[in-house]
Amino acid sequence: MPNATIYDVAGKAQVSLATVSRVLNNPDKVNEATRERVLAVIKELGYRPNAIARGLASRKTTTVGIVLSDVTRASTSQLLGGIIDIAKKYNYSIKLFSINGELDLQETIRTVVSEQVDGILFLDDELASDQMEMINKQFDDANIPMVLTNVLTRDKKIPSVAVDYEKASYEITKELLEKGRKDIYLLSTVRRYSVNVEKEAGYSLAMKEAGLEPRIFKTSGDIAINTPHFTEYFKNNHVDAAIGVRDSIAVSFMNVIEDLGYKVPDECAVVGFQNTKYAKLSRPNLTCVDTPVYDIGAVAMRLLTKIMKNEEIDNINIKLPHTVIRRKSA
Amino acid sequence: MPNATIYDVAGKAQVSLATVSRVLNNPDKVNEATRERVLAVIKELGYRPNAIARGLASRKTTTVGIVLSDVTRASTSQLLGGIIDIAKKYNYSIKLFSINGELDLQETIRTVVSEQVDGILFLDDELASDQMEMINKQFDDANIPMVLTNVLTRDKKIPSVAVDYEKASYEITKELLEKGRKDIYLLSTVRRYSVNVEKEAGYSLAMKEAGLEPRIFKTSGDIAINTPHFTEYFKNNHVDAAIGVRDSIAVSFMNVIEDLGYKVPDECAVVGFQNTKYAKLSRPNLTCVDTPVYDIGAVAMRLLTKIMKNEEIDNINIKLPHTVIRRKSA
DNA sequence: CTGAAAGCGCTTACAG
DNA sequence: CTGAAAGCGCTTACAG
Repeated sequence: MPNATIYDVAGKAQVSLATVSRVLNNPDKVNEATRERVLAVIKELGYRPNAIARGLASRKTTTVGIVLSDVTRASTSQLLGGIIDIAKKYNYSIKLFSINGELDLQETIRTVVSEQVDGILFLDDELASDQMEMINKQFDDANIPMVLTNVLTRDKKIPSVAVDYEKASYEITKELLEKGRKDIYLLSTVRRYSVNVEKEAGYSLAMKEAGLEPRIFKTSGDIAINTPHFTEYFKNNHVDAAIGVRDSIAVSFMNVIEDLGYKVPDECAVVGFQNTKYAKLSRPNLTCVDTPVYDIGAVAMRLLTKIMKNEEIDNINIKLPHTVIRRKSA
Repeated sequence: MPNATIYDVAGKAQVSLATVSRVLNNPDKVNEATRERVLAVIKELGYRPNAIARGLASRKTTTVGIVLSDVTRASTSQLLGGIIDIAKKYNYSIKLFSINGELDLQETIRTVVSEQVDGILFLDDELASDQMEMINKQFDDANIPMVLTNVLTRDKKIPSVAVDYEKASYEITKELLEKGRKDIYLLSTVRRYSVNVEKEAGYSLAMKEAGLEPRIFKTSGDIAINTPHFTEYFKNNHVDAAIGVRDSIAVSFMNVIEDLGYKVPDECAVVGFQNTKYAKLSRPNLTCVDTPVYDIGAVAMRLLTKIMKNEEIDNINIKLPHTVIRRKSA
């Protein structure tokens, strides 16, 4: 019998529906014999509570909303991997919401609220600080907790999980400087991702400390666009090291620079960020900052479960450690 | 005022809640003056119907369930990209369900049913035919339509969207044969993905037609595992062409074979599948079969909306065209 | 065109 | 420990 309801169970087990509900939600509040009788019927009928009805009655949907802008980015799918695994462990369902540009922001926020999720993992890192504040206020008004997942803001009152990208970027730049590199470029994105803004800050700081002018080259993540862009610029401008804000950008640059006659790493060192397959498959293998993106998703989801359950939390702004993977390109 | 309900709107607009509901769901059934008055109040209060309550009352959640096994695979995120865009266009929400191995299969299916989704996009392509049939039966019993998305089965009664991987694989093998290659390997996966089973079939057919023994080398998608695996085998076995069932496997193989002293493409041609960034970033650039994975997701979602709305459908088993992208590796 | 009422399948005080 | 009843916020025949 598909779709047995709580009435079917109650009838067959000779108890009221309140008791069936208790067996499911507060089993210790019901007498053991009754409980086992009910449990037997539940199993026999293959009963599963209707999640929607439960959500309406209890005002808890055990569902978290994931707000993102581009699911095809390598970092997004890694984040989702971590989120999904932990959500499953804690029996939360996952609902996906995508923002298509700024005009769609308000509409999406309102949709998320109307869908009655218990909590939100916010992964869209293309928003300005004032927009983030407004979003936070709206979810706060609707009483829905939110965790920024691999998204950086100044506002430390919003729970967040990320890597200290500024520090990571500072350190890797420093390392290149110490090896005597001077014409060091940061290859960043035209689109303003908050994670990349942090990388720009760390890089710039290290360069300035060394008395050098920061050189941030902004381009697209699309290879068909950044390849000619790199070629045009670097055929006339010297470079002896470059840091890509993403592995794929670093590899794309490395291919261009080799075609321009540079020897990597001797004449030009190249490093990336994230330690994706792009880094492992490139020739030469890419040295990069390994950022634990899967873990960021997992930890963020775990943090959100604690907040939703009103558990004690010592630190709402978690920074996960990064490491440098040294390969052949630097 | 956050969280206004339909009662608030009805009260303020001086109508019954039935009328408010109609304004939202059957606007033409209500008098224009009334409708505009209600609409004004809705806007003023920022009212949005509670999706859960609506779902319970109407027995339609306007939510589709996506069942997958590994969100971090490049093909999965591309599929999701297409799904998300079309779902948004048709105002469907998306719920994600992941299957962690066969033991978890039944549990996940039951969860999906209890969550009351209106339709299912099934992306897990690691299941055997009999398992697929059982799953289809269960969703059928629960009256939930399902579309197989980049998943292949023999059962043509289940709606599906994919590429004709067998044909694609047959053609690319044929092309290599015509160029005089003989020691052609298919680099496949140990894990039994249905899309790869098809590629194996097409490759084998072409080889047999040419009077050659098919050589299917099964390995892991993990570079750290397949690299030593390739090295060990191919240092003693000649190869003059290889087809990777994924771009990343093809690139990994290409790196190994070059380290073993082969010249690509002259001494060994290499081709891949999907036309991901891996193909575009590799040295030499990877020739590959471009499979429109994003489109598969989009078309599958569109097909599902038609089924959910009981629209007329001429073909429930859609095959999207593939193309060969010729680059430097073959 | 509009409203009163029942109902969707649960949970949760409240009594006992 | 258990049950009767109200209620979650909507939709949907049914009348009128």
